[in-house]
Amino acid sequence: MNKYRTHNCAELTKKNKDQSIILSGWINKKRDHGNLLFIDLRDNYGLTQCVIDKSNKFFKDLEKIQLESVIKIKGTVVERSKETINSDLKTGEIEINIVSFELLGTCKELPMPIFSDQDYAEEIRLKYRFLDLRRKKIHENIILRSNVISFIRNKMQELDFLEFQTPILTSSSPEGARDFLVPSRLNPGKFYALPQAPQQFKQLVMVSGFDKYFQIAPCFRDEDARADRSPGEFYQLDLEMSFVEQEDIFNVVEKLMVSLFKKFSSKKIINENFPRISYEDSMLKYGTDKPDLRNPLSISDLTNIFTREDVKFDIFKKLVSKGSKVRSILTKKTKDKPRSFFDNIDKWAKEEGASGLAYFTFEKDKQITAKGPVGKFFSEESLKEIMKITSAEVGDSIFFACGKINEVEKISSLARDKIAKDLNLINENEFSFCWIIDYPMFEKDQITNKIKFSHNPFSMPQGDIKNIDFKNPLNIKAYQYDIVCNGVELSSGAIRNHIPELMYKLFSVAGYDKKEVDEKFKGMINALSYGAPPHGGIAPGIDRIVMLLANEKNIREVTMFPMNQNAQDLMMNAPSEISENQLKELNLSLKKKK
RNA sequence: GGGGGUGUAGCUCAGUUGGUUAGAGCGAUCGCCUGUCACGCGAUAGGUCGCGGGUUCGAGUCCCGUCACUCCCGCCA
Repeated sequence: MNKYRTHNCAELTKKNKDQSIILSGWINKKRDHGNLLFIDLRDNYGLTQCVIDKSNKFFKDLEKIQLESVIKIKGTVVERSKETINSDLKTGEIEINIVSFELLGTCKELPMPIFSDQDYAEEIRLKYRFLDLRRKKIHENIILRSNVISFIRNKMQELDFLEFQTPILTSSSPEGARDFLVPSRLNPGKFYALPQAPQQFKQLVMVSGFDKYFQIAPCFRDEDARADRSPGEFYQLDLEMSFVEQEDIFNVVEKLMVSLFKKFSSKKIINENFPRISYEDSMLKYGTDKPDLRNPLSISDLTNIFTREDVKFDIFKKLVSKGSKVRSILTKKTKDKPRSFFDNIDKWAKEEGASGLAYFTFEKDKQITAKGPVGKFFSEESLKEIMKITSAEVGDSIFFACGKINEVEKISSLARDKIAKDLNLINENEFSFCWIIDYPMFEKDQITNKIKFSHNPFSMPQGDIKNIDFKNPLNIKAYQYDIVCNGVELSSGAIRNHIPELMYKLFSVAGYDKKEVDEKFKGMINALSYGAPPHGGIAPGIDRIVMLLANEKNIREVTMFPMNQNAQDLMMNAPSEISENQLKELNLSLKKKK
């Protein structure tokens, strides 16, 4: 017991009847009846109703105190009469008869209401984040986040993982995202970089013989924000294991995710053994490598249909003859949907920057026909072929898009989500996890046409190491995998390449010579040549996991002190200008603004 | 870097075809009210309609520019 409180605002019940107690907290709400005043006192734990009437000398003072002021109340616990019990409150069976009070912290007029479910402007919320965080919903989200992190820590320790910290000031790496840079005072003209992830360090931890590592790791990437992507910084459950194959990583992560999601959500997990989908299949069937498997719709390739003589849809035929692809989405039993349903989706696609979506519905009178604006261009034979490819039946409809492969993948993926949403096909009470596997090691840069790493340059290529087909690098697959839940990419990982000679070869395919690799990845390559164990790992994103568990669409709702979209902290005023002196010490000068 | 949305009182929002003095709810201040739990009732204060320019007899409303916030594309191995 201390001078501020004997109990918190959630723990008093009728068992405490007649006790003298002290509570401290914020004034959540006042209900002033003139000669009788109710005060809802709030702290982290809950609410307790306190009462005072005009016979008490403190009445007048208490009546005037601003909401959200912090006060200490001395009083007695009183059982409420039956008709005044509030069953919504944990403490609803009792109230506090106020004997005296003390003002601990005054409060100015509030820039926004605390006790309200109303949404208000992000700018104000971020500027007054300390007030925003008092609100129930976000307060609970942040507590959830804390509990999730504790749970993960315990679980990882149970599984014999060791938690280590790795440096925050490290070196810039040429691959991947833009680095945040920190000038070095002691080394003029040189810069540290904040880690985009502790990738190289965790591999070094394995080379150092620690076997299993994890860290709730801050990661820094200087890229533009999205609703599910904080600008600047975010957290990963970074983990790495020695002497493992892909399956070993999958086992650990599946166990962790299933126990975590079961513990913190009542939603159903569809497959506790997460299905594995190859990158190639995922791109074809879902148009993306982060499919929402709650969505039953799937995409088919109809490109060949548009090479047939008996299909007269010339716009698509012309595009196909020039190398474009046609992808379709089938919707079941939609023949009675109004014209507006189809046209809205076409209109939506145009707004998304596509050339629109063609559609028709399969009908049968004497023969199979296609009903819809472009239906007349298809012969019965071609329609039968389409039905075979897409497993369509009479009464189903089909949407299709034509374009360059990556364009058509993108729009069909978006359309798959959009149509499912319009048809209400997604069960919001499920979690559907999957692994995306067999990522290609390399890809062609769209602009420069050069071969580059498609994901992590340190991933192990698949197949017999002695017989890797370096002449056709685009065919090389990697032991590289992503975990996806409800269309949200939670993490990516890989079995690492621990063989320096192989590393040099792969880097040379991406246009780095030996000298360059030695320069840029000195620590890494050097370490791998002193007896490195085969190893691999993964790094699930903490923020996104909490988003899924809290059922939030925006990452700021699960981040205590987030920055806005322009990577500014409106509360702390970061980034800010620095003094001439600081610049001088760092050996920096700023370009003059034009 | 590009596209969309939003911007009116401290907060959330309404504001018709361009037309008199720009409204409501919450909050604030003052008054009344002894059983509320979104307490109730009455009154008062509170506005550079984001900012700048233009069209017009007249602009919150129309046009051009610009800024801020947000969503998306690019980007994020």
